[in-house]
Amino acid sequence: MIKALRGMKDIIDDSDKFTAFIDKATQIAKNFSFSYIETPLLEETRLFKRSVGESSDIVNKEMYQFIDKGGNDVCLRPEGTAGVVRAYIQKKYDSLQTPKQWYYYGPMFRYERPQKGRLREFHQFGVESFGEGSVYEDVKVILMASKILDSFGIAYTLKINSLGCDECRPRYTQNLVNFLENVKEELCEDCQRRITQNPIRTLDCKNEKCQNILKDAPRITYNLCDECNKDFELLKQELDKLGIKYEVDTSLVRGLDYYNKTAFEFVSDEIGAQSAICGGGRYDKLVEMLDGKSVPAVGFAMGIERLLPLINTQTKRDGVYIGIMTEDARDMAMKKFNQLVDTQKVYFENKVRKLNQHLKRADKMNYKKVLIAGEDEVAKGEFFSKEL
RNA sequence: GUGGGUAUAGCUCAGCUGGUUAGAGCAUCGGUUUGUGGCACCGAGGGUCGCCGGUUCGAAUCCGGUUAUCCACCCCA
Repeated sequence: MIKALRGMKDIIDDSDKFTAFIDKATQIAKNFSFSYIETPLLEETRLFKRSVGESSDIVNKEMYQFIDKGGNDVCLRPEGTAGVVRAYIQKKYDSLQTPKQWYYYGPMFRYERPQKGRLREFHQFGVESFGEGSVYEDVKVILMASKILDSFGIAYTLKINSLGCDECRPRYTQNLVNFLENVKEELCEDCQRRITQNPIRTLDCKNEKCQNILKDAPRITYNLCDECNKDFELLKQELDKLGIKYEVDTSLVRGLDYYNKTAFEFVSDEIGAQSAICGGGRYDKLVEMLDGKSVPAVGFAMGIERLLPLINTQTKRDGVYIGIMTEDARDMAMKKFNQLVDTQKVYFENKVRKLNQHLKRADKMNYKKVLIAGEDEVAKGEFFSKEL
């Protein structure tokens, strides 16, 4: 038997939830005046190396990378933002300084070891907003994410942080590295490695001993420049005004190199260790990093597979079941089916069955109404009809 | 990449210290009910016990290997 590749799953039992999510998220994004964008699944490898960052694990060891028949070094996209930014620049919107707001959804690929909530092929719904540098846009994007999650009654915690900008982040990182170097001997192996790889990651190390030492480590939010600090304060004020609850998490970092200033993450405590259901933030330098003009941007991405178990769908009776009890009734039933199917959900049972069998089936298949025809109905020209 | 767990029907799982024909519940289909569903009862179909090898008179059961899968770490949606 041929089975799906490791870490790749058919969306089959949850497909109703999946489409319901896409539909609802799409509707909300459109209400926020965002338009749809579809970009290729396959892109040049250097796009991801330059955007996501060569130091990141995603680029380092998780990319589906290969040489195509034309000799191009290509990758299945590991995330959605890079492709959208590439499209924005390719279309010259950066030169024109045209603001653009887009939403998208589709599969992403990361060659990782699968576990609960982590797949090699998974689906994201995301939005990107270009050309608006103010915190108010960050608020708008966070508001949208919260509305999408709220619409499905999903319980979450919103974590926010500021990663600083070109001015204050390097300064902070140096402070932190200095601190870490002093206590290096006492830290776990992972953290010792992180000092050079990704020092901010040490802050949320799960090792208890590290946590004790690191509770005194310098925090980014106390090391922001005036502008970043002002923006972060404004962000919190605006979220308060909208009644959006949040926690400031100074150890929150995004896994991709391109983020600055506002970073946020919606987490759930019901889906295992991989708890992030939506991650996002601001990436004001990314357009430039990909050879565009300087255009600020902010966005988020949701992991759809992680959301599905949090969506509870109550199956309601729906649609019409049409059945026949004699072959002579088929024409009459088919005619009815042809008529109804233009406006509503209809199921035509091809097999001739007895009345109680039809009713039993219609009930199990959750139809709301049955129309059944046998000898009597053909004679009268009327269906046996019943609401279930 | 690292560590641990698991592998028996479509699904969830029993199957003891090896013993003859491998079980249950749920699901599916049919019947009880020849024109009124859900409930109940009766019945049926459905298995290379992941795969390969070893021990043994005999292996789902013990041993080795292998593959898959799950969970966690790293990291991330």
